[in-house]
Amino acid sequence: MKKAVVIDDAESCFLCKNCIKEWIPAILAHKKNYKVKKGELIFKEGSPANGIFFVHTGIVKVHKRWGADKELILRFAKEGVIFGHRVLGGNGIYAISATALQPGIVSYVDTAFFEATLKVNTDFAYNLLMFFAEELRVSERKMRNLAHMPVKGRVAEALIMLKDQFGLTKDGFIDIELSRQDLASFSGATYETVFRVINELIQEGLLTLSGKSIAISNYDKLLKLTEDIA
Amino acid sequence: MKKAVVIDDAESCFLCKNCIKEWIPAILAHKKNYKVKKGELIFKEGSPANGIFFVHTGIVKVHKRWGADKELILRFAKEGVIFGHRVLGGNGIYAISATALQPGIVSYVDTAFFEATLKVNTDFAYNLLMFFAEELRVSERKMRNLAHMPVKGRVAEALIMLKDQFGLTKDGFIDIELSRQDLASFSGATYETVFRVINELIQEGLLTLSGKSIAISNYDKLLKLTEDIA
DNA sequence: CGTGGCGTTGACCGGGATCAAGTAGAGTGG
DNA sequence: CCACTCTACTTGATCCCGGTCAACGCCACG
Repeated sequence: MKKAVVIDDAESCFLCKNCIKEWIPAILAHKKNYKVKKGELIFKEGSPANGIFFVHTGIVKVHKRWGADKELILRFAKEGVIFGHRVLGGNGIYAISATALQPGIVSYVDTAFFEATLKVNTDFAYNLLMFFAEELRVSERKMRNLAHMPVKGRVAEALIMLKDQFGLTKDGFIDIELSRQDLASFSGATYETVFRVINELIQEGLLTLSGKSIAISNYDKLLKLTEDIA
Repeated sequence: MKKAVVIDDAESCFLCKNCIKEWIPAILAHKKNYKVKKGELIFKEGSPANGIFFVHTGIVKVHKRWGADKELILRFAKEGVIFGHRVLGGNGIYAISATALQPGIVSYVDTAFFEATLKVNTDFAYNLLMFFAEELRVSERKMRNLAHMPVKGRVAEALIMLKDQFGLTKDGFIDIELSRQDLASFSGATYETVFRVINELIQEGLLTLSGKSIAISNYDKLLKLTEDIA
């Protein structure tokens, strides 16, 4: 791995907002920060996993490959959120990959220290548990969507999730710079299909474009696409 | 809810195998056992969630609906395993449904007590965390499969998972009684397609049938179907 | 000016969903 | 014991969504 950079974050504890203050020195002692470039692969599925990461600054995509040139983006992680956490109890091999979407800094904690912390710091373990439960709910919804929802609905839901997670710029555009390819991988569809679907949505007045930025112009209709009408 | 039944399980603690002995009386005091019939709905997505379940005996399927008559089976739970655990940190509404596949007994613990236990019983919280991490890994793999893997591979993987989870009868058949409809919902495909695929697999000598029971006659070839050949 | 990457669009096609219809039990009531 | 429903299994025919492939335009960059 590249060499660590030093940043001043004595006040910021990852994930656990109400984590015990006395822990911070220990955490800092065991935490390494790495600068990542845009598009840089942080870790790759299949490679040995010895630790857990947090996003200090920037945006990271967590994804899983299929074949040579297909992938599914599982989630995006922004400032303060953990990733690579599925190494816990695993076989020491990352089951997923992580790539930086923006230049930024990621923090690394080795598994042994992380697990030790969990066993002692109840609040942290509890918060992580809640986080995992939420992740599971999201995963399960996404599974069902991939199995049954048409692409149009999945794109709609992807955009809504991006809006919820990253918010809007002052102009009302979803505040993330995302390639069409990544949007496609996040929706679980191909580049071309997503392209066509977005055009449809613009025709129908649900979306507006400005360059590659996307704005939601009719949230209610977009939301309706994500429901099982039955 | 129906009335609770009394069963003698003073020695058995759910999930957490190495959970502290002193807790057992408290757990028993807060645990209710319910007898369920084959096919009985235990809880339904959208209904208020006040607690967490464990399978005492029997088999339970955890599933999520789409529209009126489609569903995706997320997982099966057998003896000793928790389900409904995603209520943790949720909005008090079940996001999934659970249905008994076999007559059996399920145990119920209300959320408040469960969360209190988590906060105090570190081992239990830690074990649950590991369990969640594993569930996440499985979910993520399943998501990718639904997005990219063809139905044949998904059926193959479903059968392998069933074999791993439920084992084999002395005759070498997968030891679970499962309707074709459920197998289809577990694979994320339709009844008819799964039917055809299974026939193919039999033709190719990978599977053998006996009534509704399925035996894997060529595990290696079946496993190969679940790989991304690239 | 070429050239390579990405956005854009059309044409095609195939996996799998859908529809429909026939068959085989398993009760159930007469 | 037989007719009759009901549900699950089986199979063929058809359709269409969305993946694949290919071509073209555009712009940046060497």
